Amino acid sequence: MEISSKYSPKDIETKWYKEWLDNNLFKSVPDHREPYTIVIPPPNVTGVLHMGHMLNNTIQDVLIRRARMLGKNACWVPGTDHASIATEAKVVAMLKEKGINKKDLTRDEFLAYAWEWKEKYGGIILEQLKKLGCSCDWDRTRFTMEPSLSEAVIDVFIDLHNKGLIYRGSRMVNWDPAGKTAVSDEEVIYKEVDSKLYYIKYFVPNSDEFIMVATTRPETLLGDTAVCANPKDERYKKFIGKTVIVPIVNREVPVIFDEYVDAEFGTGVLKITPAHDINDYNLGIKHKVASIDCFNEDGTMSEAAGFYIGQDRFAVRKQIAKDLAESGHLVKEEAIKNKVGYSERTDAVIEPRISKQWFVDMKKFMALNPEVLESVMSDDINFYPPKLKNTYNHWITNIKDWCISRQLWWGQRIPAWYDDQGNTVVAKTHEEALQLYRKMFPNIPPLGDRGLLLSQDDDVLDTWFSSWLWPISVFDGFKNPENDDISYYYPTNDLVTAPEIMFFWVARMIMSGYEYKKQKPFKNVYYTGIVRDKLRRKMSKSLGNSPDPLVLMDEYGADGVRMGMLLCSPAGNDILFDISQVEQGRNFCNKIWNAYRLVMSWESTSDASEFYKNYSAITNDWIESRLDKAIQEINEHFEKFRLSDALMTLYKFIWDDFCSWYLEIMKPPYGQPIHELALGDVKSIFERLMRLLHPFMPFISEEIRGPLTQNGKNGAIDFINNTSWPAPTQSKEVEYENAFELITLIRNKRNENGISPKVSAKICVSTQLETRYRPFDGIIKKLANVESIDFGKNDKGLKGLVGKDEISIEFVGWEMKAIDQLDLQKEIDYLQGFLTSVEVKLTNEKFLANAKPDLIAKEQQKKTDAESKIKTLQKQLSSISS
RNA sequence: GGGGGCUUAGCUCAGCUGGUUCAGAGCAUCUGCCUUACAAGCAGAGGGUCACUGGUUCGAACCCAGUAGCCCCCA
Repeated sequence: MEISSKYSPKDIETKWYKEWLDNNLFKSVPDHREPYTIVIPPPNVTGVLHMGHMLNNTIQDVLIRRARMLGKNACWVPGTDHASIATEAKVVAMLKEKGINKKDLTRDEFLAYAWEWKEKYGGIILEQLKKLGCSCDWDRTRFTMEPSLSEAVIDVFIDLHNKGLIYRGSRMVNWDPAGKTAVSDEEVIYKEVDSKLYYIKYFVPNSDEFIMVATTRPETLLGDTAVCANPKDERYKKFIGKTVIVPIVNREVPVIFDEYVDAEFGTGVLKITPAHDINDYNLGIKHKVASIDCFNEDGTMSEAAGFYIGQDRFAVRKQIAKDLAESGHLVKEEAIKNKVGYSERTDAVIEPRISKQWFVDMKKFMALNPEVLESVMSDDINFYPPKLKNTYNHWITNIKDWCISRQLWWGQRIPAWYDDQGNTVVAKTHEEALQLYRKMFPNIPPLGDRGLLLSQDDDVLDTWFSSWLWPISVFDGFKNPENDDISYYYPTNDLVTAPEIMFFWVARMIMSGYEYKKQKPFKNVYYTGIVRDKLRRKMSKSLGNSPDPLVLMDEYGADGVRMGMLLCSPAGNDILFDISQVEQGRNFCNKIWNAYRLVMSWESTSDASEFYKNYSAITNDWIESRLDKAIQEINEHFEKFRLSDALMTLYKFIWDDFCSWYLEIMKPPYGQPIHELALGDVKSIFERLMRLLHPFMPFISEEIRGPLTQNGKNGAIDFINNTSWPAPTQSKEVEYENAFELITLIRNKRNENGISPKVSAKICVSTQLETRYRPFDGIIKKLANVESIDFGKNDKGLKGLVGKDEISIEFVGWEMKAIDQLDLQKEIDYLQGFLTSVEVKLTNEKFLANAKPDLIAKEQQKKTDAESKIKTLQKQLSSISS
């Protein structure tokens, strides 16, 4: 059989994914087994796969595949998120290209376009996840805006409203002038930018006296309704009770005083624009000054501003500076750095704005659901890494009300209904709203008589107001709270997500879980870190520093990319993506592939060779016991969610123990067959390794494992997915270390002295325990090119130590030139130092008094060992120098 | 401004309740090899005042305090 020496993943991956789907391997229905559930963090429906998804979903797939092999009924629910702002922005942009303006469309027309868009592009990201090998139960694919999930959202809104947990109020919100919507605090990103501080004179009426104000936002001056200084600030005491004139608009406003003002910053005087700054807003309320909203919803100047009407806020900033300079009001401009909030979705500068919005009263909510905090703090819900508990705690204890309305069309429309007098009812349909309205407002004449119907709120709900229900709604837990799925799969097991959405999503799912299921939504939260480039910059489309995942998988194989993502990604740490890690993954695939080629190339025989008779049993015991240890270690890593460590343990086992040692021992001489039982042993080990590898690298492991198992039952494929996770075999321990060290020693001496591996060696071992070597002598001969092994004293050849045993190595036909006297002396010095440190400990009475007895015994042992080693080395040294 | 975290080999990270000379891994580096599974490889090697200062202890990378630098979150 001719197999290529280079592994080519492409066809193999496509082939197996199709087989897996055709055989319904990822399907899950409730049964008697223990459930193991993961709900996917739903990617944006119009999104494309980025490196963060790759990391996140690889981890989920590793967990779910292993759970399946552990005999659990593993269910990974996929789906997508309707992502109000992002999707609406994309649809608006698409329409713009077609020459259609959103303003010219009715709500229904716009939504028709949006749905069309969703149908066209909505599945792309899920298809990409299949390329990565994700073993989701695709029949369960959900969408946050599909009818039943939307219904759940509306029902929850109504329910919370009825419980008094939702209210509508005028608040200062973060306004996104590009998206023309309010966004939550969590969606604002603060960036440090270079700004200018403008120094502007506000004159006292009919006087040359003025107050100087420093501001970074001169354009908001049109909405100024006061200026404010610190009452302790001596410089401004003379202005108590006075007024000043706001330039340009020539409005007379009071000078007020408040401790809030920092006398050190700028001139120590703040202009107060209650409509456009949260602090000014609070001061405005406190000092009862008026509020003038000088912006339109798109960030242009409003009628109320009185000047520059319709011009953009940033253009006005420049213009107003110019105009103020001309009129002599602008004294100077100063460069400063300040923090400015940007919209996460549109990257527009956020404009604080007062508007009517719907809120969830979080203080009340938390009072009703204290478990939201307790469950995490008491490790009922585990965070990996646990240090993020602190962040969670801090946020929850300082929680703010959640603004849930968005001025968009794409999303669940808020089920609130208004009459023409501002009376509000909350109900699912217009019909129900009318009924409720008549009940609530019996004294208002029937609407019909006034020729009016109730009108529904124009806004939709925040996307997170649907995703916070995800672990329940994907199992239809709202409509049918007792259905088989929700009873079986909820609470889910693990949630894998990024720390940046801890507040957006994780915390809120915990909230909805306790509110609606009286239970936590998941047991473990694994926070992945953010994928960054080597310069620690976040990978993003706009920076162009992110490789295209599909291209990567094409070049390196999905398995290689998966390994690249998993290497070096402990929970909670950012991963610094480097292509070399993916290369390492690809190289690993190739290594495995070649081991496979080797094993498959062996002809087998029933004739037992001498080597087989003498060494197969001990080799088998050795590799089995090593594998036991590796499996235990891997399992421990999994329990602690240390996936990269688990993979690394397996990587080292396959590469070093299996390939470099085991296969080299078992390899028959060129052209000769291997004993059939030995071949069986090799395949058995190899097969288990492929099972262990499967969660990490599902494709190559599946490809290779099949042919390694002879029991392909009547052509039916025996998928790894349906096999079990290998368990330790309780194999016999073998004392192999000395023999293996001896091999390394011989290779080392060859290397040091520039002797070709083809030159054979004769060695002589001086030991009290020949049994440490004898069972391995054929193996030693094979791996270190040794032609004879004797036991006893020998003065000839190069000297070395294995443990306390003295080794003499003669290379056949090689003249020993220099004596490694210096090396010997170096080693003696080292051991002498070591001995001294141990002796210091052992003569320290306090150590003897305080340390545990077994520790003292260990130190004793170290002492005697070191002493005897030194003796041996000194003897060698003297024999050389004599 | 408030809160949290980090600082261990060139890079990325381990180091579990303090106890194998001041310590490990992978990658990278160096040396020698195309030895018929694999050069995407083989056999070896080198490399660290565990940020700094002080304290607790018989004993500190690990515990405590301070200093410096970096990062994240919130305002």
